[in-house]
Amino acid sequence: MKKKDQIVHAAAKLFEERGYAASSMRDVADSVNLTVSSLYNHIKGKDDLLRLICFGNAEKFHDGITKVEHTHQNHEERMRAVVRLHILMSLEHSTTVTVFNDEWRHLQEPHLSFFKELRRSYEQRVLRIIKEGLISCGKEDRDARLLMYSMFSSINWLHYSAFYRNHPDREDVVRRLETMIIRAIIGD
Amino acid sequence: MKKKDQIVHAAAKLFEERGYAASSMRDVADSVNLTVSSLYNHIKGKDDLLRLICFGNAEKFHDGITKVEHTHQNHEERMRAVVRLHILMSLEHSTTVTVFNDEWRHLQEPHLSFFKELRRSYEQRVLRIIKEGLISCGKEDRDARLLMYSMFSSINWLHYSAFYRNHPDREDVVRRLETMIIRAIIGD
DNA sequence: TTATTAAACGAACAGTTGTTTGCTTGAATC
DNA sequence: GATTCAAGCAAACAACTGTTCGTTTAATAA
Repeated sequence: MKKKDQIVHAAAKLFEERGYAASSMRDVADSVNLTVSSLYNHIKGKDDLLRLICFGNAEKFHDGITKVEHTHQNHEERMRAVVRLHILMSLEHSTTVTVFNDEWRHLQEPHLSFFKELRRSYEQRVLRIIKEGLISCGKEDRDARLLMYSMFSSINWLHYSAFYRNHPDREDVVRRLETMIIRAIIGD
Repeated sequence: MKKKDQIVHAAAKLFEERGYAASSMRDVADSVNLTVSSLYNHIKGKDDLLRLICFGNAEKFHDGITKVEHTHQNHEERMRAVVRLHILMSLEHSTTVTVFNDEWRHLQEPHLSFFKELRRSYEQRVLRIIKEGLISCGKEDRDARLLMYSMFSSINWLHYSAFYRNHPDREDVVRRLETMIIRAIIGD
């Protein structure tokens, strides 16, 4: 792995554990066995680290939902795929997703505004999929936006529970969580 | 309102917006029109502010669940009451609950350990209520712990959405959210 | 009136913050 | 062998951090 990626990865770990503001560049340097000044041969600054983490994740979500839109025609299937996308992202990119979720507000302008805009357009796409899913199940009276936000955040606890994050049967956890969320959306 | 409470409240607002580590005592002082040094006539220090906020909320949750345990005999009703407790806490104490949720890790020892212990015992009580609720609905095969964590965090997004936080018909939002969560737990 | 006390303040403290500078090293390229 | 250049370092920077100190003010109690 390239040095820059090592630094970004170490920073992500720190930001996850202590938060962005409580992590110093000296902490980052220590965790890759460098001095502070050496870091600046690889990255532009502290905000650069956060930017790389946040937008790296935004891209993954973007690619994920684009793939979902292209591979599934059936509306209910498509909805299941979005839920599954979020669960798998949370499990497979646990560290960066946590930073992405909790620390994006420390981004500096103009990146902060751009990030919010990306998120907004992403939410629109998910909202559309959920609305179409609800209609095809005859549940169009339900509040799609409320269901979407609940879906997003009902997955977030995964990062914090070592019990489930390191569960021996990961596929079983994914299945149970997916079933529960789909039940919350279109169940009776 | 007493000056100390004003300071704690202002601190909570700042911690909510920027996070604990990114809020300075000078920021707190400014928002109550005092100088930094004057703050120390009312509170012990920065960690004292966080401690007051976090444990103040812990007490509210404790009192809430104690009341639930005493007023409801029916297991399903009791479960509904717990869900409702969390929704109402999130709406009525939005600011402090956010700090409570996101910033507790910055507590210092021995308060940090005590806080974790409080949370653990609280989770045990909720877990018991959910397990009994599942049994009385004939759904004891479901993962009560997974449902509990999802319930907790599926409410957290409320803080972030101005749309729902300031919704004209608050009781309607509570009802929809409650219905959805109960459906996730015992629905088909 | 005098004494007491809570509550405000400016100034300073020692430590930490992100970042820059100038310098050294060692390997690759000519 | 000479040159180039990425990658490391120590030292310093100005700004900011939480907190303490001694002092002043204003109101209350004696």
